[in-house]
Amino acid sequence: MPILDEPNRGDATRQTLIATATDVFAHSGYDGVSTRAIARAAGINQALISYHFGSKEGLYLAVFEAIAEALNEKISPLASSMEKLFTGQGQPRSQYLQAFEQLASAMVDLMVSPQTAHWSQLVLREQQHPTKAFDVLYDRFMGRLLGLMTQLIQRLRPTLSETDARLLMLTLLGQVLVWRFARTSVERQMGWHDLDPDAIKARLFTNLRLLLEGDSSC
Amino acid sequence: MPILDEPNRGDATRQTLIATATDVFAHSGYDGVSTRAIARAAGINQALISYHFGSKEGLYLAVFEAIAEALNEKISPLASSMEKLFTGQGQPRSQYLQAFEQLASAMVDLMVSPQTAHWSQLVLREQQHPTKAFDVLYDRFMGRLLGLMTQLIQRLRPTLSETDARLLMLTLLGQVLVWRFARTSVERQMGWHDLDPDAIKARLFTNLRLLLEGDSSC
DNA sequence: TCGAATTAATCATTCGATTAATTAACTTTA
DNA sequence: TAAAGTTAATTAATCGAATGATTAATTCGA
Repeated sequence: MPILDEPNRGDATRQTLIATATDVFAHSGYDGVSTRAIARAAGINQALISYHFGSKEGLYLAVFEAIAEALNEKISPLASSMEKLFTGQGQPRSQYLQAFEQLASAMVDLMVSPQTAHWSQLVLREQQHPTKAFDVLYDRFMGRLLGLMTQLIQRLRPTLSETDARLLMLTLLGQVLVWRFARTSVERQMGWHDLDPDAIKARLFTNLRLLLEGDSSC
Repeated sequence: MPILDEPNRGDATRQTLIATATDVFAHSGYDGVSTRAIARAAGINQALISYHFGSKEGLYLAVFEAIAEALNEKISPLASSMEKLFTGQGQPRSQYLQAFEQLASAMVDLMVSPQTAHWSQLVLREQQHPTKAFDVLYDRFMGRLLGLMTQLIQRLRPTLSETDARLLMLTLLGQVLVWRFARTSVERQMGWHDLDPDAIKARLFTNLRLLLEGDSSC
């Protein structure tokens, strides 16, 4: 009986294939890459893709399961502490605002990290024409994240209807995603300099404060 | 000598091919579509793609030129009136704010229109891995639009440095793009209802006012 | 020695592009 | 105006290469 962890032969090739396929799918898109190219890049025989994942599409799905898991690990500790924050009632506003800033900071780090740069094109493809792969990503990561943001907004702006809270949440989401999704436009606007995550965060924190101010009647 | 306008045989097939290729490229991506599929959908012989556009890539580029032109037509009158606004100095704040709202409104309409739904995937692909096609889009449309937004911000928030103005502009851009680029996430968050452009605009106008308020020291 | 994993070879399709032959639209000539 | 000539446009067929998947034989580890 296999106890755990040290991958046997099969697991090792599966992991290598998933890691390689993530990069190469992300770079050229699903249809832009042949199974032969993936296998060559991974140093693995092409027939093993069908053997281990059934088909090219099966490998694609496995890639998304890996992405969802990796993303979840990155925000899981933060998410857990927030869910704990929500069990108690009526924390001071500064608590929620600070939590929101932490969340935004983590998301910006995700957006500007080279790792997620590889993932973004895959995610975008699924956003436009979702397949089973999107369900994997949404159910295991994205839905949870967006739900947390909405809850934070509802604590900070209790007079907002749920619909309005979600609308506001999505405009905040856009302010985070834009750095990755409109990547080339951002680069050209900012003069091709490397993106400074701290400058982005400073801007976002200011926007958060302005948009989540309690005295506003909007 | 051909006077104008009434397309001869060749122009007609070129137009049909571009129109069809726009839809079918947008739906399945560049690599996800064969020249045979495009030709079949257009009811045109496959060899004519190479004949008229040189190659599949040539057709792809022609599609982007058509998109850039169409987008330019949609915002051109608005952009012209704004450039006129900038020639005069020191208009009242309300003028600039109103202009910004008009611009945001037009962009939201673009984002939720079914037409641009077809284009979004193509644009996103180019944002991640720009080719010559992105230059066409940026030089003829996108750069002009983003420049206008930055100018408006500089009039409304004259104390901001140019870098800060651009950063703020990009967060505003994200609030508009998110409705199209994160399309499926948006749908699931808003309960699969049809997106209400007016609700989105109302939210954006409020955000604009909050973020561009002059009395803020941020 | 037994089953899982890997390999090289091959399957039938499909790919983008090109070819030579045919058709259409237009110009020139009588 | 009518016939002949000319060029652009279209067609069906075909090119070699690449595609995802499968096969049978071989290798590896327990």
